[in-house]
Amino acid sequence: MNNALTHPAIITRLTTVKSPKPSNAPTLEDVARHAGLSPMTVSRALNNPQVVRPKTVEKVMQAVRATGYIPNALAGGLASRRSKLIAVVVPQINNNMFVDTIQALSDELALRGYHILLSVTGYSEQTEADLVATLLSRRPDGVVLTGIHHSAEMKKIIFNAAIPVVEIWDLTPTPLDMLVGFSHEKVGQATAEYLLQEGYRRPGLLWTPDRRADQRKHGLSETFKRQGISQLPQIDVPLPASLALGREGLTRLLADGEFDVIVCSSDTLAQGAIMEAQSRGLTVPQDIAVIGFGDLDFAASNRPAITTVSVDRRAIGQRAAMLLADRIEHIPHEDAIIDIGFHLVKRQSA
Amino acid sequence: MNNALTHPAIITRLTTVKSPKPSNAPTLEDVARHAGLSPMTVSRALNNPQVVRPKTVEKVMQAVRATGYIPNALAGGLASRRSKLIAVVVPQINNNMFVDTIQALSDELALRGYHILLSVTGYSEQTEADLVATLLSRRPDGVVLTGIHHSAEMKKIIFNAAIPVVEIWDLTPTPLDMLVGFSHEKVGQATAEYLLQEGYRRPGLLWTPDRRADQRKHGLSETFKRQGISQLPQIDVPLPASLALGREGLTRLLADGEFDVIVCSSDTLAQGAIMEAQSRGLTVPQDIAVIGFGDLDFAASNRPAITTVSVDRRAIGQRAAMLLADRIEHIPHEDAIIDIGFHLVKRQSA
DNA sequence: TTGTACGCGTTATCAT
DNA sequence: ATGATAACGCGTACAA
Repeated sequence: MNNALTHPAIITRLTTVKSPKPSNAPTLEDVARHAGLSPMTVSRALNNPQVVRPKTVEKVMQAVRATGYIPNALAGGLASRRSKLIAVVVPQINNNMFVDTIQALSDELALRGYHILLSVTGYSEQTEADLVATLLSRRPDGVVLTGIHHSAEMKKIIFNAAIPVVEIWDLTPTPLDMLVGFSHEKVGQATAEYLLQEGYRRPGLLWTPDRRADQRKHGLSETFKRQGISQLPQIDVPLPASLALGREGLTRLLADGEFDVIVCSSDTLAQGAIMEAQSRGLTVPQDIAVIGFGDLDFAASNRPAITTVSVDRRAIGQRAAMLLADRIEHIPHEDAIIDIGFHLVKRQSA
Repeated sequence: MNNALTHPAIITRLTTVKSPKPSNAPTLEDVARHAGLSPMTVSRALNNPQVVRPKTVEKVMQAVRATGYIPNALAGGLASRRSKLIAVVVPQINNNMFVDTIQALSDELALRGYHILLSVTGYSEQTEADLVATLLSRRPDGVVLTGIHHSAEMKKIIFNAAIPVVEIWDLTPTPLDMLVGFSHEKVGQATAEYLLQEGYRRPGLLWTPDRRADQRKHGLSETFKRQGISQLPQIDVPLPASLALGREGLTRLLADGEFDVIVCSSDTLAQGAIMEAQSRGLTVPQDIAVIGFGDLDFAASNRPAITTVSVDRRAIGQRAAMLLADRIEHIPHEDAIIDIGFHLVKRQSA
């Protein structure tokens, strides 16, 4: 699609389109004429009413209603160098984990007059670089990136653009700029500690290949190793996780050995593993325990209820939105790095 | 929030922001200077390379790389009156039904150089009108709306904007403009016919309050009524549907009477109903059958697998994208109304 | 095939 | 408190 010759940000038109309509949409000038004012006063009345006489504002509002005026944000953004657009890049959206964060981000930003440009990478760093380059052509006021691993190319592009960035869903002392997330390493540790404390000694992993899941696994296996339990058997399933993959994964794990607990990289897989166990006549957690990650909405009401790690997904979006908007609007902020934390929710499955 | 005085499209700045940076981002002129060409030739080389001498194009590309040029779509859109932006309005995104459609829409449009502006209404028509007005300030080249019921105010706004519109997820002979969807009425009929044919005579409804679900219910109850079965008992649960609400809903239904099949307005509720039935020692479908809607990813691998109605959610997005992009680019198209259809998937739960 | 002049609709800045 | 003027960065239309 992208012209092979070009910069990733440049998309060559495939068809030559001509003839822009004369556009009869009313402009600021139409409103100004209608109100007997200058365009500049109308602009102020709309964007900065406190510096305009109330009576004038009222005149403007009437003219706006009369003309059906809708501001042109392209022109406004061009002139003011502020687009009121935030570019958001996530690996997936058919993954319930990110959707809540996006929704919260969008809600919070909408309150402050921002719109979101959403793009999906499919977990590829190269795709991310291309997407970001393309998105930057919209001149967003800020960028939200998922995770802390990015291609060098993308970092360069972002750096050159000199644009506020929030990385979400992960933690590092050295973010590109701002960050809202939590430690996946610690999630893994906490999970292992809980399982050890509950007496589990033969864990099996049902895992998906993404970097944050890998970090959780690292924390998990290091903690188990310290108790003399190493070489955790593991089955990998592709993204996106699904109930079906959970069932299939457990089947494959059980063919490999014996376990007292199955640690899943997501609640979705956990639900599938539980279902598969039950269909084999195994009782969860007595015969085999299962623990998930994410505390998705079904986790609490599953049968048995799924023990998992809860993360405030909406808070990630909210805090990220506030960090960005505040930075853009030059509102000072203490922490540019926010650890949103997590907590283990003990239910029935493990 | 929106200033009470204003048009919904107008969002008053809460803080006065000043000092636009001088912006050292390279412009077309910088690239032109670097390449020893006029800005216009550079513009053509990027947007319409076929009308530029290949050697010139190459010179331009080198200059683009050298300068790190990223086009300014705000300026481009303002000048060309084409923003390459599509506004998309959906009721929910934490609802798996719409996410696949959005993803497909986004993928298809990205291929053609468009970006998506996503907004969520939360099933409110007033919210939709406000959102659309705000979105139109971005001067999108097209709009995607979910459903066919809109406030008169919004229709007026859309009409005045004279912008291509695709309505999705529903069917009507009289769309605002273009349409990609299917008949919810017929889904209801097909569901009832299937259940009657399978011998079910005492259906109970587990339902959510949205207009498309209502249409399905209408088709369903009319068909049952023709067989002498009227007054279908019904329990309503709020949106968004969840496993928990499915369980709770079945509990309440069972307190109300006896049923041989529970018809759910979504697979999510169906999964919950099945789980609740099982936890009460009922066998599905022998003691009580359950049928869903949507064919979400877990439906096929649930235990028992959920009988449901499948809709090609990605196709809705793809076709909508093609309709819109073709219209925008003046590529002729036969049908402006596409019935994407559906099919009943017989599995185990009913 | 390439270049020139101008306008797209708005806001920053300075003046009144 | 309001207005005049000059950008903002690019594409259209026409000229060369």
